[in-house]
Amino acid sequence: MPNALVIVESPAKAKTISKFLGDGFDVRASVGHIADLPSKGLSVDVENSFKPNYELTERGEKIIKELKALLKSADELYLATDEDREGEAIAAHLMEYLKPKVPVKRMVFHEITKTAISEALEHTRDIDYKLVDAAEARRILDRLYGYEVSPILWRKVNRGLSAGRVQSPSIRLVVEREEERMAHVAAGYWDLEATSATTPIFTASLQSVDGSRIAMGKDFDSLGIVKEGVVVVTESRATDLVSGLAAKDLTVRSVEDRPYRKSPRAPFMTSTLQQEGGNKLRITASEVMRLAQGLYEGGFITYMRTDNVILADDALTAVRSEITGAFGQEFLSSEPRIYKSKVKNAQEAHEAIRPTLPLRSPEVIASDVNARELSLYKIIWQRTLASQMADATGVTVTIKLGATASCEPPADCEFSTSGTTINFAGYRQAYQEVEDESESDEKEALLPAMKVGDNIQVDKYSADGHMTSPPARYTEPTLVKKLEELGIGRPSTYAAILGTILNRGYVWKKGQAIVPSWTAFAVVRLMKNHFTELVD
DNA sequence: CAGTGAGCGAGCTTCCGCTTGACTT
Repeated sequence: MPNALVIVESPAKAKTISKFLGDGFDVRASVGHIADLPSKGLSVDVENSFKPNYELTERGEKIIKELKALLKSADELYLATDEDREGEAIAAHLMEYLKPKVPVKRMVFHEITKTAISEALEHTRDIDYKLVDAAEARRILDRLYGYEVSPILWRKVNRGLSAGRVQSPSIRLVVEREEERMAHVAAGYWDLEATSATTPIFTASLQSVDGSRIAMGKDFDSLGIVKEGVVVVTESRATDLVSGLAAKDLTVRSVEDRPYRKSPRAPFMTSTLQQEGGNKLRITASEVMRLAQGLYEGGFITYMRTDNVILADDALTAVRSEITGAFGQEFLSSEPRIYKSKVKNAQEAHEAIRPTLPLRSPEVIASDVNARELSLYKIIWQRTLASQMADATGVTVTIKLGATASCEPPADCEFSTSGTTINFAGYRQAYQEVEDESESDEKEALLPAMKVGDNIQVDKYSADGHMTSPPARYTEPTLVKKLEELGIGRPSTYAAILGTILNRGYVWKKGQAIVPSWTAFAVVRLMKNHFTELVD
């Protein structure tokens, strides 16, 4: 019987793994980092090849004391912190402060299942000091940036301000979006819509006049200048066309059928869960994380701070059989779908955020969690199932119709309408995505049967004036998305970034929108002028 | 001599990423 001490990062994880390992293994948690640079002073010896002066944190001291005591009666030590940069550093720090006299093994696993754990137990390795160096270098750079630049802001702008590798580029994004909005010149344009007198009713919008495409919002640049080869319909032109078309039929000129097919999105990772929590449930990123933490500790979902979208093999099998049972064989994707993380510098120490095994539907756990946790669990459940389901398929029909407006001179007007009919819901049976504005053209609309040459009666033609609008301000979900794309921040910090820039008075929230303060403008300007590379 | 004020020095602010749990609103 072994008598081993196993150290992981999270207490909840320790509890689960303890069950798999059984007697002879004492599983404990480091509860995150145990050592850090003290907050007072730079604590980096700039003269001496940037040697960091790490110290045990207050909690680290307590933890090390406890672990040291346990180590006395152990004859083996397993360092089972996460297999990523920070996890490797935690393992190295544990070595340094525990100074174990017994054999030490580095053990890593990416899913918490019995087979994965016993596999990991048999394939231990040594600490990878290259990765440890990378983690310490990251820490040193962040300290140097933060503690050397912030004081400049105290002197030049305002006391208590801060700068950093993550927060400063974040502020820059918000400020630059605001500048685009201020520089934006609105342009006006009109469009025409025909409402049919058919059953079902449909609307068609004017596309071109005498063969020239008419301008829509997207044809204007930020200065209000319209693209070449596109004509802007003015108010008087629009009313002329409406009266010129009055009571005229439209003739069908073309009917085009295109197959429609859409695949589900990958299972959740931290950033996408925060985005969907914001979009679908209207809750903040930090609220999402609080709820997810509750679900994780209750054993309902896998780890919630991850940049990976992979499902463990047994989870994949379980999900696929759940789909067959709940929806039927035809809703299952023919091949297992394997997703890849698109995140820059993804570390992939954990798997995707998904319901734990054995799979339990939201109804089953409803009485074990509170209402808010349940609503988050529901979207995790649905998204996980959907990720292994079949494509949604259907047909998109695009119809062009024309008529001649009796103006002076007469003008040929071409209208267009389109509608998508979903024949097979596929993954949508389980999970409906929030529509991206950019894909709004695939709206589902019912059209009557039409063929080329048909005359379609029109109930009325109407003209509408529009102004181009500036790019939207960031919201919490869109900022998280942008930061992730740029590789700024980590799953454990996305939610905290907004807190930092709010607390420092760099931004404030106007409803969902994130608006920069004058301080933010001043600081971004100063940093762009003097520390260009630091805000890039 | 008491009260005032200029001048000086010391101490404070700050980073990011890994984990909870103890706070308040």
